[in-house]
Amino acid sequence: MDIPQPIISTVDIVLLLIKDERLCVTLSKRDKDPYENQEALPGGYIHAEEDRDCLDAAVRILRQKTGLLPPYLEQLKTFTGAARDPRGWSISVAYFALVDADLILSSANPGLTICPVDALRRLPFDHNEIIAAAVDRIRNKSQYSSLPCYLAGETFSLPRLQKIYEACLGEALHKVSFRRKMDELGVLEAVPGQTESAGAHRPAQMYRLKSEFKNQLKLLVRGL
Amino acid sequence: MDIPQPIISTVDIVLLLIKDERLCVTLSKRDKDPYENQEALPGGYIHAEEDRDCLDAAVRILRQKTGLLPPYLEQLKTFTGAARDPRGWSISVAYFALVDADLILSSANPGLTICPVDALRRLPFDHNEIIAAAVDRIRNKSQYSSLPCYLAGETFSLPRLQKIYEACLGEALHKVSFRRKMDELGVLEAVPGQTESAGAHRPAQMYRLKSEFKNQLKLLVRGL
DNA sequence: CCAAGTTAGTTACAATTTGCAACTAACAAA
DNA sequence: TTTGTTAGTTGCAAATTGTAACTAACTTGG
Repeated sequence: MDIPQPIISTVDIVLLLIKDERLCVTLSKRDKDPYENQEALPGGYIHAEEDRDCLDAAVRILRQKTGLLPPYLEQLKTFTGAARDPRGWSISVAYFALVDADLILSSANPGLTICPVDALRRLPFDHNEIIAAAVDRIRNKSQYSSLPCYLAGETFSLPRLQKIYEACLGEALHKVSFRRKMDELGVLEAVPGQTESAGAHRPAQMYRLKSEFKNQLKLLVRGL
Repeated sequence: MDIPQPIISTVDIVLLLIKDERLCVTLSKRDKDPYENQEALPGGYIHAEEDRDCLDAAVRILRQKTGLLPPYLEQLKTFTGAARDPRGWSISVAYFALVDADLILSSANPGLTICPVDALRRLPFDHNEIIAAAVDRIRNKSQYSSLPCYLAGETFSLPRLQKIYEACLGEALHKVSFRRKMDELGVLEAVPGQTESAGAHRPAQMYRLKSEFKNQLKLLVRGL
């Protein structure tokens, strides 16, 4: 009675970045059958012979489609069902990745598009829903963690980081509170001597993630 | 080149409850091949013909194995890979469910065991890891949400609810802070006239979830 | 070289939230 | 009616947060 059925198993990736102070998602032109040539989340089949697990598959697909390994990558949520893919009952394990925009723009990828998450048209499959889940996640985690730092480059000024947080949260933040919170999170360190001159005003001190947080998220949640 | 491979697709459920003021997980005796007769998370194959999606499968499996539909059920995380199941490369979409202990104990299920999450022996597959993810999640959400209310019954006193929160969090809470937080969350309402006499002392007021939160989690996260 | 304009960053303080101790309330049992 | 026990409240100190007003450091234009 309990016989496994063939189910399409894929991985999709929501690669977020900041462009023009807006939260954007990376779309890739589909090169195969369903929805060929349409823009969709970068994704692909799980290769049971090749991938040790889904994270492996996500890394492989990211490298294939974008040519980079983002500094932050975690599982987002799994989307399943008979209705989401015209090929039949499918499972898509969605991943959530953050990257500095400069990395992706510099490694000029032809098939890639960067689109603001609040200006998306209707995408194939349930990809709008997947992106919505990713936006939800970054909104939530931006409230109490240093996650958005992975959207900045190696070094960045606090005013720029604040703009990134504001893009993630979709609301303006108060300067003093923001800086206090960053200080208290304790994940940043000033880069000695390095400043950023961005116009006719005082230059900003540059910061970077402390090395122990380079590949790890520090969650600081307040007690009950 | 990109050919889908047959991958075993299953759903596993972490059904949590409070017994003797401890956070416990529901285990089910396996009736089939790998690890037959061993205790493991209740789970089963996804039935592509029958289940519309994984949540559907989770509900079906819950009904089959426990005979109930918990008041809280959400996707937890997906566990994948070649190493986790002796049958081969597998995907398990894990679900996270909460239930009042009285419900499960009263509907006396033969094949079920209730085991404290901090007293588990080595389980089949990667089920220890899945349970750890569930405990992480309830720990996290217990800090800022009313999630543990789903572990209480229809009505409950605040002292009992506090004990439930403490079991979830693994630490003692201060009475006044706890009650203030519950008040501020605004998800509870006193049941008029109803009190609980639990010994030679003042009886406690009974509360219940406001009806608008019966099947929904209210997340209250503090701003940056 | 100095004044004006602009953004970076700090300080000071009020408002709010939290942790904690000490209280009162309501029951059972002796 | 006194005692013990837990329920629930009150009041205040400590910590955190929001906000305005400040100083700092630069560029540009006279």
